[in-house]
Order: sequence, then structure tokens, then C-alpha cells
Amino acid sequence: MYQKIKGTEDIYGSEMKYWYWIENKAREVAIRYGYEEIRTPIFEDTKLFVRSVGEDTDIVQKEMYTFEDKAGRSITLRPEGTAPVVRAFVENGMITHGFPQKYFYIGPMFRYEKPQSGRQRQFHQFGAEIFGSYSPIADAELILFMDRFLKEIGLIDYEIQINTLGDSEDRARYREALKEYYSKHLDNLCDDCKARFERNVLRLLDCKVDVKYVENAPKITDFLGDGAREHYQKLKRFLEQNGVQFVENPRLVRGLDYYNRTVFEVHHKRLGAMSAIAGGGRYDNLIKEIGGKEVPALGFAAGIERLILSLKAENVEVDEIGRNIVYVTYMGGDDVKIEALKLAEQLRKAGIPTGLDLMERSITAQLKHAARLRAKYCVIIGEEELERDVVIVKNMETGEQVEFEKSFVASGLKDMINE
RNA sequence: GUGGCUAUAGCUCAGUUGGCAGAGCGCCUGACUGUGGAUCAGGUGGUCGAGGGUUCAAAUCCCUCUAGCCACCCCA
Repeated sequence: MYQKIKGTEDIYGSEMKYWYWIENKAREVAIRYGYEEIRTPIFEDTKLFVRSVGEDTDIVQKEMYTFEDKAGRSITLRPEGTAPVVRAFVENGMITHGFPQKYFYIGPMFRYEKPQSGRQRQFHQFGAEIFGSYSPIADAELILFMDRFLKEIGLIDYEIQINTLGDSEDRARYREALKEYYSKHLDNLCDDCKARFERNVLRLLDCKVDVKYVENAPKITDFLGDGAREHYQKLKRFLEQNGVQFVENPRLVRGLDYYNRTVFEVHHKRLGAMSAIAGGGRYDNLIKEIGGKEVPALGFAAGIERLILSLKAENVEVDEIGRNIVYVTYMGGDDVKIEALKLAEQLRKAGIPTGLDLMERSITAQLKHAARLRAKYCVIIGEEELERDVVIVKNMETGEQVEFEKSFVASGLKDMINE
């Protein structure tokens, strides 16, 4: 027997309503905020991700699905959504369309990680990007949009954390200071932190073991230049004045290298270790970095699987996916079956979701099946009705039955459904 | 990648010191043959995750692998 690949999921049945719910809300809210959908390929040139996400990041170091195609090109299944959108923006000359530009995407991402609940190797993200604005009003609007989306899918129990990483010069000075500070304690640090010290000092702030050193470590806020400081203060004020609940987390460092200034993460309080349901920030240098002009940008991405876990944790009721409202049942020979097919077709043409027995079961079994599908009405036709050009319409809630002349069934049912 | 727990029917799970593989739910059929959800009766359904080993005998004990879950790592 074949088994699905580790870390992948078949999505069907009672799970599907959550996907419809989130995807529909995502599209609806994004369009309300003036975002256009963009669909980029699922794989890209490996170099795009190495360059944008960062050579030293975990994603590039150990999590990418990279392979050679038949012509020897190095291809990578996208581990995140921003780099492809930026590539498309540059490659298609979208800069000529004027600023700001706002795009959203929904689709699968791939990272080779050890799976557990809320972490798959193929997972799905809803993300959004804004191109062109340096202003903190853009940061504020993006976070408002994300917050609005989370609220409208029904979530309450989450926390938005924000931080600033300053500009690259600020960060360089800060890194120096951190190195100096930690070099004194290097022997006492955990093994992970010793490695981080070499690879990425900022990550030391994330450590849950060496908490006592983190507390006394220098803070980025003391190293900010005027521009970054002002940007951060304005953003906080804009958010506060617009009723966005957030907390500052000076230790918030993100796993992708392209961020500067604003970064944020959203954590759901009822999830376990995989509590980050969304995250993002500003990346003013990325577009230039991968060969475009200097265009400021920012964005966020939310993990759909984790949103679903959050919805379930909060017992949010989501819309059921519509099923058959009407079910056509019949008893008799081929003449009756032909008529049943015609009837079902007529109803469907009229826009009514209609089921039809395909199993040639007894009328009892057909009605039983229709009841189980929670059809509101059954159309019943037999030899008798066929001869008289009528059908029976049965209300499945009340049990009432009425006869309809065949040509009026569709309009009659429509009226009954809409009342 | 490291450590721990787990894997039995479509789903949730029971299966004692090794001795004929079970229940509930679901699904199907029927309850005087042209009328549904309740009830009742019957039925369908398992390579006991895979492979090997020990044994007269393995779902049960041992080994390897695979997958899932939890924590770490990191992130969506």
C-alpha cells in the first residue's frame, strides 16, 4: 500500500469547510483592503531563495526541497511566498504600474522539517505584500489588515507582538555590542547559543535556556538611528490610535534575513509549541538585492493549517459547505430513470443544488439517503406520476407532500427554498 | 537533526500472564413489497503500520524500517 509522503496531508471531508472558510475570507478581506491576487510558480531557481531568505538561515541551510531538473538546473520548491512575489514584481516590470502596489497570495509552501501538529512539510500560507511606501502608515495598514482578517475568521485569543530591527547600520552596531556582551559569558552558554554566537548573534535573544543573559543583554532600541526610531514610534502610535492590541517584544527576531525596521509575529494562546500563526515585517532592501530598483516593501504571511488549529481551539463555528438542497428519487423502469435525470438536470440548470440516486436503490433507501444528506426537499417520481406528467415534492422537515405539474417543479421549488 | 510516546475495521478505541481478532459509530439490507432521520433485526468491513526474528503458537516478546504525536531546534 502506498503512503502519503511524510509531512503531507490529504484534505477532504469535514476538514474542507475550514479551508473554504479561511480562503474565502482571505480573498474577501484582501480585496476589501485593495489587494490583488498574484499566483507565482510553486518552484523557482534555487538562487532566488538563497539570495533573499539568506544563506545562513535555517530555511536555506537545512529545510529546502532542492533538486536538479533534467537540464541540470537547480530548482527549489518555494519555502515561503515573499521572494517569488518580489521576483515577479521585478521580472514583469510591475514597478511601472505606480505606487503603492498591494498583492496577496494563497498556496502551498515546502520546508523539510520534522513534522508535528501545526508543522507540515507541505503547508499553506495566505500572505500579502505592499510595495512602494516607506511610511509607517503602510506598516500600520498592513497590521490592521492582518488583524481584521484574523478577527473576521473568528479568532480572538491571539497576541500581536511587534519589534523593530532598525536599519542595517543600526543592526551592525547592535551586533557588535551583542558580540562583546556575550563573549564574556561564552563559556556558560548552552551549546546552541555557542553555535548562534558564530552564525547569527541576534538569535541569541531567542534562547529559552540562557534567559538570564538575555535579560541583561543590550537592547536594539538603544542602537536605533533617528529614522528607524521615529518610524517605530509612529507605527506604535498609529496602531494604538486605531485600537490594535499589541505587545512589544524586544527579543523578537525573525528567521529570514531580509527584514529591516518593523517585524511582527502573531501567536495563538491555545496552541502548543507551534503557536506562531502569522508573521511579517518590512524589507526595504530586498527588491534591490535581487536585482530591482530601490523599492521599499513590507508584508506578512499566515499559516492556514495553524489558523485551522486555532479555529478549532476556540471552537469557532464555520459555514458548512452547501450540499444538496433537493434530492431526486424515483421508482420504476428506464422511462422513469430518464425522467429523473431530466428533472435533476432541470433543477440544476435553475441553480438548485440537486442530488440524484445513482445506486438504483429502493425508494425507502433513497429517502433514507436523502435524509442523511440533509436535503430539504425530495422530488419523487414513479410510473404513475410519469403518466400524469406530475411529480411529488416532499418537504423533508415537515413530511408534507404536494404534487407539481412537471414543468413547474423548478420554479416552484425555487420559491419554496427562498421563502 | 536530538530525545520521549504511539501505530488494531472508514472513525474512536478494547484486546489480561503469548492460545480462534472484538465493541461503539459509520456504511449496506430488511421490518407484509410506492415513502426518510428514531427503534429493532441482520449484514459489510482488518496483511493487527511494514519487514525480519524467538516460539508448537505472536496484535501481544525482540530487532530494523516507516509514519504520527509531544518536547527541543526553528518557524506559518
